[in-house]
Amino acid sequence: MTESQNMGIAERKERERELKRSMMLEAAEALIREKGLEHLNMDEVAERAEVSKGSLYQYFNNKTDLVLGICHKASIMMNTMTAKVLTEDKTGLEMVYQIGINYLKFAGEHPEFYRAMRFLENYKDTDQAKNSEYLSMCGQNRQESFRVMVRAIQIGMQDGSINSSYNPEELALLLWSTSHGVVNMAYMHQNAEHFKLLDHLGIDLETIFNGYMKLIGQGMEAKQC
Amino acid sequence: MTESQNMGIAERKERERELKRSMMLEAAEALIREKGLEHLNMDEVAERAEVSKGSLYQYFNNKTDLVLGICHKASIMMNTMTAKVLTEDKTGLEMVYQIGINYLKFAGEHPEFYRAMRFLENYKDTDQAKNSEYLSMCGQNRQESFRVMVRAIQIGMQDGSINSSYNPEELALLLWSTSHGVVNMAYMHQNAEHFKLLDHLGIDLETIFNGYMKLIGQGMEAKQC
DNA sequence: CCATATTTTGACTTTCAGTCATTTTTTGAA
DNA sequence: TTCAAAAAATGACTGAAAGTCAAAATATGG
Repeated sequence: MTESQNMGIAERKERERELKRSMMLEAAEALIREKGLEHLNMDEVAERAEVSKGSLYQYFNNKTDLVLGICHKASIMMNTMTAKVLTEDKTGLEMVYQIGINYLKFAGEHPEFYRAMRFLENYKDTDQAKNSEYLSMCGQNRQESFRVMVRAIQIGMQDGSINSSYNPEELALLLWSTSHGVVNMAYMHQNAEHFKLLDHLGIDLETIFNGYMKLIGQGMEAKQC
Repeated sequence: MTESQNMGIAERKERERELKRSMMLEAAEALIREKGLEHLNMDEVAERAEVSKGSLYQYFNNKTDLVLGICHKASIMMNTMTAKVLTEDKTGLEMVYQIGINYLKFAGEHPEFYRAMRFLENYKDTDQAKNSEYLSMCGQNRQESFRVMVRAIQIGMQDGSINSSYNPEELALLLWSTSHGVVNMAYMHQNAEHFKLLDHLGIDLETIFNGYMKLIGQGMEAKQC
């Protein structure tokens, strides 16, 4: 057998491995969608993915790692969406707005991914998550999206749509955290009957987000006074 | 035995019951502080509280209910703090700021309570939480704090410190969610090594929050242009 | 076709939430 | 003080679900 044949097999195996991993993740995603993350259980994932439990554990360190695998997928999707905004013909401020709206829509359309991403926040470092490759990859992706946000702000400062008296990174951090807060609230209002602050106000997601952008937008805008 | 004696005993029993309940909660809080919520386990809570596991379950429906008990304590503390702000000699805008800072400090000083409160967000209604009295009491308290926020905004609109073109409730909702986002980010930066967006920026909590208030404050202020 | 390496399997172990029959303590009347 | 009934406390037990591992099945390469 030649070396190239060897390589071919190795590559095919790697492909097959990735495919199987991906099937397992999809099984878990479906179960989260159907029953909620809190009822996810490894036996069911195995059954749904049509593999044995043992196989599952050959592809993921543990349950947390599996969920982190979903986070990772989600973070890639988010990254792709976010990066694309930079290429659009928009002012920096509009880009910032678009990034936020995308995030909001993402959470609305893929609650299972959003849920998995939030799960990540609930684990201290000292945990099982520690040995997860996914964790660090998620971190990198988050970092990358954050840099895009910083970039959008810098563009805005150049084109005059954003007040350049701010430190771009600090501003990005604030936009990041406030928009996460808003999206989270929107998600909770949709998905958790308890936790509603305003039952009566028929809150539609985009309206809320527009309110948010209006509020925060004035603080960001270059002053015209 | 007279009826008043009967009442006395009933009252004493109730007091004792509350005391024991409170001891159990404190045991759980200590364990959360020491090992993190994710490692909380009922056998250890029982041991720490010097009662049997069975007793624990006589006071709390289940583990979730126990954590909700901590949430409830936390929500009372928050409520008290928040309500007090309204009595201070401040403009509405300053009150809003103070409420936010209080929340930030609360999360920093009582991570175990903050952690428990966030836990609450991670459970869908369909869960064990459903039969918990604590859940609805937490909801009421949250609602109450929210009303205080609305009130502060209304005061601000009266005294001219807050732009009265907003709907007070909508504005309160936005302040609520954005400040939660900021506090959460601050908490994560402090307590989770992963999840840092800005390692290099030596972020101090108050600075961040001041940045937030500056940003959002401009959108809230009555226009002077 | 066989020997070796890789992958899959599911029965087993462990951990922990939650239960419940039994024991202990408290109550209130005789 | 005594005793029966009620209330509370106990911890051994059950069940569910995470995680393991020796054995079986499959793939590889000579």
